[in-house]
Amino acid sequence: MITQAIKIACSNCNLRELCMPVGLNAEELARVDELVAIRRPVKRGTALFHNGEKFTSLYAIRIGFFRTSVTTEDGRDQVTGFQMAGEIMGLDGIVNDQHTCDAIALEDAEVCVLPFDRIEEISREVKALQHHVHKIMSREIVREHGVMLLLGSMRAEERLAAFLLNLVQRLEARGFSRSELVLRMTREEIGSYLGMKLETVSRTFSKFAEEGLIAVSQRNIRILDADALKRIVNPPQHCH
Amino acid sequence: MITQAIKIACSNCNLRELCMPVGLNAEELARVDELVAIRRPVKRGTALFHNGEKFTSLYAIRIGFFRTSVTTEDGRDQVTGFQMAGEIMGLDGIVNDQHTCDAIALEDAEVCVLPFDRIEEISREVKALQHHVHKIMSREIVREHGVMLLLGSMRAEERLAAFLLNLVQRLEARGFSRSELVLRMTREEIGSYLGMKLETVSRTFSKFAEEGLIAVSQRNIRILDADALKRIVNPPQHCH
DNA sequence: AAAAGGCCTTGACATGGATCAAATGCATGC
DNA sequence: GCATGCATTTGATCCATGTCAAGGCCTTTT
Repeated sequence: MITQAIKIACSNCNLRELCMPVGLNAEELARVDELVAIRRPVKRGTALFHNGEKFTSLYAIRIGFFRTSVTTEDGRDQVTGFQMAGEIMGLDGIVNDQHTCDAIALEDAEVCVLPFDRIEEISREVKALQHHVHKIMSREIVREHGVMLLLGSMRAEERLAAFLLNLVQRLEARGFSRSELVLRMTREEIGSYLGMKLETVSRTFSKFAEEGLIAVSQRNIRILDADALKRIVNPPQHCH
Repeated sequence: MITQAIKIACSNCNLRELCMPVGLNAEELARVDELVAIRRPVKRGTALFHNGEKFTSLYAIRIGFFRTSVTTEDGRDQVTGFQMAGEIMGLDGIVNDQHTCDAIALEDAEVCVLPFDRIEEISREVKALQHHVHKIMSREIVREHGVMLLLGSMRAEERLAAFLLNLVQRLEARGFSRSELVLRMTREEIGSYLGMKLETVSRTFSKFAEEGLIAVSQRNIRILDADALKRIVNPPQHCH
């Protein structure tokens, strides 16, 4: 485990609004700054943490793109999410003091290490941080409800359309284009996340491209008709 | 909204180990007792809370059985979980101060109302409660990872076997039989949770029954061969 | 520049589960 | 006790997606 001892304040981080509470006074800011002891680079293809590893910290992504996945005894594998800058990973580890999924960097990345006992300590003193932690966990629960809906009741086209719209929406919130994106994951990883085979992912991309909804060139996707994608996810109701 | 003003202490509740932290000293116990202001009965078929309703409290189930479900604009519907005595509902509401799912009682029920601002207040003073809340939320996240695995990578038989085993395991932890259970939900609700149609649920029950794994009589299920069910969920590996 | 190895696309075919339909069983109210 | 209505079971058929296979593209290595 390689770590850097460089200490840099959250208070100056440009991702502050994404991973830290807002509206803190100076003293509270200083307390929260104490939280991030170190940063840690994670090379593409390597794990930030593994299933079974002891849980000590949450991680805030500064740079890069991750996927998390769970594995069964018999080798079945499910991608549970894709995480980008400003998002928090490791919440699954709290309940049993060990991680229950793998977090793999899909490109060279850097995370802020947030020791969980420090989070709890400072949360007891800074209400805003306490509530922020609760919100982050609640948000993850709500996100997963959405994935359950997707996996449980949508068809392949609907799932992929929802996936693309979700990705660009999050990228847009980070200042990227709302119509252009680079997929950091393979077709197989997309398929695992969406409960379909990589061939079906590929075919569905091709179908969207034929219909003029998107342009696909390897992992570069351009959204040509976002409204049409939205209509696929949420077909308009006929009013009797 | 009907409520009862009867105040009864968590410290005497027989579900204490399920929904409250353990190892509290007398003073801490007293603090946590303050938390449960009221109890609230919920009639079978009615909602404890609805999607869109303002979030104020978490709910601990004292008696009864619930299902939670999310709904899309276009009327699609997904059961996100079934909850029984000692389990906590409402965590989804924290992030946006409003509930994002419906919680429906599947039998006459009673819940303890836990005002969330009181939880946060007491959490700041009682470490064990703070950590307990974090664990409950983390546990929910891990549970949902399991559901994603189930929905994303299992076949109908595997899903239903996993579902039955999960139910009896939770019932056993509450002192019920490990082989006998009464389903409180319809085939359609099971299907919605497991991402399959009610006909497929019914057929799969019949298949399990034919094979002697279970006995089905309406909503009464008897597990006859739990090991076989486990093998369906987790096929044994052949060693090359 | 050639070779090797991922990753992706596309085609042909198979199949698990959905859909549609009908009959039965069980519960509730008159 | 009968009628009504919902829940469930079962059968027949269809289709979306999985499976298997072949070929192409891009990147990295030699």
